[in-house]
Amino acid sequence: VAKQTGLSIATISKFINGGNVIESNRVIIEQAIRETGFRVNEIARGLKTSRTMTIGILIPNLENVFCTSIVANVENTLLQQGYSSIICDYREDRGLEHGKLDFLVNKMVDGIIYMPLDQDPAQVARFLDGGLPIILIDRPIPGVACDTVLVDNLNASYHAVEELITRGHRRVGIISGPDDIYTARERLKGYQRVHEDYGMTIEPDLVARGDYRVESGFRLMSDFITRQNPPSAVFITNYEMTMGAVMALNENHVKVPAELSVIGFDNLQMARVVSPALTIVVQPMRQIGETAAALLLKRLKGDLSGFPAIHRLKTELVQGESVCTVL
Amino acid sequence: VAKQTGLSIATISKFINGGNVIESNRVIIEQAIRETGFRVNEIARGLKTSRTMTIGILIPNLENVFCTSIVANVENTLLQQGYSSIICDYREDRGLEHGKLDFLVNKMVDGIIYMPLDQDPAQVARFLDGGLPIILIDRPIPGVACDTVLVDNLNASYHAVEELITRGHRRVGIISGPDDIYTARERLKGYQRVHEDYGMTIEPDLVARGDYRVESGFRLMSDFITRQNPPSAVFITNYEMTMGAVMALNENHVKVPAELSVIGFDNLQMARVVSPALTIVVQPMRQIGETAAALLLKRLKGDLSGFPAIHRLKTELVQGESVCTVL
DNA sequence: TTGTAGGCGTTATCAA
DNA sequence: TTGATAACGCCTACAA
Repeated sequence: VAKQTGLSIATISKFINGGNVIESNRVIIEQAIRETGFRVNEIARGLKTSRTMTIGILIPNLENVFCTSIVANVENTLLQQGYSSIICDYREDRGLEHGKLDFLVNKMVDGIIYMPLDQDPAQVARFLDGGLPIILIDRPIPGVACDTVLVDNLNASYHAVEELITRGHRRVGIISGPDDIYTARERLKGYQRVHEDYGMTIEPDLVARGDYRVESGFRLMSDFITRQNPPSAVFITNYEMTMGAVMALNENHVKVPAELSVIGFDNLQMARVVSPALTIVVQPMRQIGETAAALLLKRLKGDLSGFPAIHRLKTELVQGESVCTVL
Repeated sequence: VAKQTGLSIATISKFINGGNVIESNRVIIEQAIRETGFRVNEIARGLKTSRTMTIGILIPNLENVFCTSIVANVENTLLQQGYSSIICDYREDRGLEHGKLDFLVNKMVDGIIYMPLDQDPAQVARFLDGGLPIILIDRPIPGVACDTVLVDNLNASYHAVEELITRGHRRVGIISGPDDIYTARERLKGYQRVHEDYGMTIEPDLVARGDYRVESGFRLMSDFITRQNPPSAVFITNYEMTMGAVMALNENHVKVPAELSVIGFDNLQMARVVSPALTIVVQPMRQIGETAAALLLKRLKGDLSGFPAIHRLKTELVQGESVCTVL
């Protein structure tokens, strides 16, 4: 390659990796590098060192702001330590999920930050056993010892519904998510527990099961508001469904909060775009990303203390004007 | 590696890559692969073949829905042809932009889909000359022959403003973007040209210069509506600023469209979440992604016909209820 | 400070 | 059909 300097390949390598060469050679080498447009082949380097200084990030869906926001923060932290990242999404497809996981491993990433859909412990275990650090985010995988960073979904939901109850609402609807997603189960549990704690019985009719997509939020909210005996408040348990629900409210000209109180989820900007501003549960995306990245960095350094670490972060209820007080 | 089968490494390699082996050996090999948990080292393979079956995608910002939506569609198309992708964002930072570009090249991707911020032709040229196919999206780089997929920004803007003019608006404000971004310049040109074509002079006061961020949309719209002589309509030229503008309208309780007509940009879902539904310019994200991917695939196959190809896609004006007719 | 030699996991060539 | 063997581009001793 850059051996047109007359020097040996080893010397060049040493120079590139910060070794000492005498001044005159330094000049020659630098010039030769410039002239030949030489660039180190990370591939070959990785092959030799078996460290690629690259970490993989695997998420269900790129078009999900919640995911990308976390990823952005993970990257920020990692970048400062000289790590690059390969971002992959699996389009919420279990087949692709495994494929992409393999892809990352085959690319010899040094570690993975992973928001799983599949709950099969074996999938993750086979890599963990191979010594590859994996940090799970947003959703745990029961049955496997793995570092995890998630949010206290149960209490997030609990406090949101509690807010509605203490404001006097007695019939609170919930638009919950699919049963096979951890966060959805936890958020539903929060709804149930707060009812218990306040000695209220749950009307099964008020528990609507969505699929975390915009359409289901739209459909289920439409359904709620067109009943002859609608709830006085509705809690929607993720961002996409919140959007759908708001669309339904708009199209049916429901006055919020006079006719219906609403608490949504996740996206602060969207909450302010809606009029009146939505009261929402916000997750600490930034903290999730940074915590996960820091934890991975720690593992990468060989520090296995506290393994498996489970970080459970707190959410916040951001007040808008979409909840009214019932006397 | 999997040589505990007693067979040679060459045979195994052949088998893995679809070569023929006799039935009995096939069984042995498959079992050994399973037992040892063997996986091909893509790194080493890439080193040898200099084809990684991986393409790089480089965008300014992961948290930008416009970007991720395109990326998702690129990926879909690529995936069907057996290509994987490495997604990188450079956080709208020129330094990082070059760094990530290098990163992708060093990872030996077979091609790159690239939404550039930097307009320096040399950056791209040095890779193009090296035979690496690059497809530019959303923004061209003048001065370099490179395949490009973009949108007809000028006419997108033209038609939006024309809609306002033909509905009787005579004083149309625009919240435009930063001068150093191609799409912003084009969109402003559209605004100017439609004024020319309709024989209207532009009031400099009505041309507000934003930076494509939420805050500037908020600030500039706030400014518009608190003037003593506000415009009767405002056109906002990207998604983030549209959100900011809507927030300003909400907080100031401006009645849309009675007091002010508004046309925004890009996000159909957001447009429906806002009440009344926003009239917006929507870009064909899906088509952009698919076109770019298809073009790259073509180059990857060695088909260089029509190089450099410039695809200029059409936008659509989606009617909401945020524009009123002035008599 | 510099050069030589060996090996990382694959694939490709060619002979067996 | 199979097996030796030589690359691929780089890094790490170790020797000069």
